[in-house]
Amino acid sequence: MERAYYVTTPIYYISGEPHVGHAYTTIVADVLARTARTFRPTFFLTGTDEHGQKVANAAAAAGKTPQQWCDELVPRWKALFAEYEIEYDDFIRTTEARHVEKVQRVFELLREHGDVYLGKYEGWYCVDDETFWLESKLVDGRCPTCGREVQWISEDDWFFRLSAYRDRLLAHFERHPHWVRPRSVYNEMMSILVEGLDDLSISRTNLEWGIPIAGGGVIYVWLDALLNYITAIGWSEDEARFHALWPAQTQLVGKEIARFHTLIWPAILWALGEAAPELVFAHGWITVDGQKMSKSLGNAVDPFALARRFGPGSMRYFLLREAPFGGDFSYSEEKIAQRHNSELANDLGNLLQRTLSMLQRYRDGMVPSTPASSEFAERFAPLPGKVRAQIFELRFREALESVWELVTALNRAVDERKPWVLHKEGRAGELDATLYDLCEGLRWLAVLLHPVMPERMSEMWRQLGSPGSLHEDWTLALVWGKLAPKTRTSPGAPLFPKIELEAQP
RNA sequence: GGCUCGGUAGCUCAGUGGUAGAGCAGGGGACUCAUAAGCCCUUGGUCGUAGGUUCAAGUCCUACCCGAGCCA
Repeated sequence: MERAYYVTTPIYYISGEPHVGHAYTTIVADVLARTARTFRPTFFLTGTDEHGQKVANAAAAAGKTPQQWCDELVPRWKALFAEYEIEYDDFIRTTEARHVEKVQRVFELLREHGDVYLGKYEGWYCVDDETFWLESKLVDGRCPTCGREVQWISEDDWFFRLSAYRDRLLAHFERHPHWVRPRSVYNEMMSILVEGLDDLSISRTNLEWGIPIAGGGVIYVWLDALLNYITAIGWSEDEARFHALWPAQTQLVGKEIARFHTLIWPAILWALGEAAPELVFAHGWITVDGQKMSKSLGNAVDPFALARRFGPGSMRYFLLREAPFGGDFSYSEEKIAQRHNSELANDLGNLLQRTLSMLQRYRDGMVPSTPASSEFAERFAPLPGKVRAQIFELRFREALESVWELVTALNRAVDERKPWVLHKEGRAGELDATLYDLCEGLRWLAVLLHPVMPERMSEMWRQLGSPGSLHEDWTLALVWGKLAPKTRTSPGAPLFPKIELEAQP
């Protein structure tokens, strides 16, 4: 089987309703997957993390069994992803048999190989974060991360010999200085490695909501969750398929879980005889006035309402365009509206509108014959390759800025060549060449921006007369002059109607 | 306490030791195909502070201040 581009999001912990942060990571993965699909086999995995004490507690508080609770919430995630035009190839739930049985197999293998041992765990545990803490880390006796009460746990648990992998991890980090990005996260993980690693408790004795271990207890929810990336793609079951996909090219995570994915995860994989992922990218948080968006702070925004208000395409564009990918960035409705109005409505939407309007007026809505030459052909020949490279480097802001060079050039060409003058003066050849270039440029834009705004670019494609396939390999599709003459265009409603924000009271 | 990453125009950010940049916002202009959109011109910065290295520092070094974070 041909090696595929395999991209994952974290599986989302369903202790409540999804928020816009969940959509963010998944949109990024979707853009990568949609871009990859145009030229190679691709697999995009997301899903839900359903075990653990926090879920059990939330379910109990709602008077439901944990399984009922999860079954009722999973459709909310799927609805969110549908709302944001996300097309995943698979959605894994950690309660599914295909996951559970493989996690149990993992544990057996670890035991056979001597990578786990039975020990006594005593210490503090934050249920909310599903994380163990040392006494010295607690702040006023509470969880240093979320500020909630921690509970004292004393039980006989299985431990994974994480410390035994410290040297190999260090060597891996030194040999692959770009495998964890951004750099700041790489540095933080390096400093943890330099100081040393403790073994990791990977079972819980006094908890029932989890994957059972022969002899009692359940698998620690974090080990359970990490394994989804391989249980979903046929590990230990379909070697050909598994090795076509693993190791993953890109694993997206929030920066708060970088440690699990860059220290524990590779060690587990090595213990199983598998390779570490090629890239773990830890992105920042969406903030509101500099504070992390979270339910406990009461500043979480309903992502369904945002999609309805601004449109999923504009939201996807905004999330990728507003800040360099990796860092935190501050969100506000004003900023979304400003990007939408200035870049999508004024620059792009209006360019389509004015072009199709002139084509309708001067050429009966039909694309003129291909000009002998175009100033754009040579100038933008490198653009598709540049944009694709920027996307796979996860530099989405730069990729969109690169695309906007074409948007700007086309708008400028309208003003410079003045089609209305060419028409009035009967300079038909020049008018044809100008209108052709504008249509061809718009065709390029629809292709380049389709991964970012699938539905809106499909509509643009329809208005342009659907000139070929929107999913073709860019190296074939984006050849200047490929647009067929006499393509009949179908002007429609504005792609991005302006959004007026009512004055704040 | 140790460490990491930032601090550049009103805002968001680019900037390989060699004359400080872009986009947006602000100001002005010409045009009319268009969602009063687009295009052209333009105001605006002691590059966190203080030293140092260098012919030359936003860029390298040291200390400190501020912000964010990781670890103890």
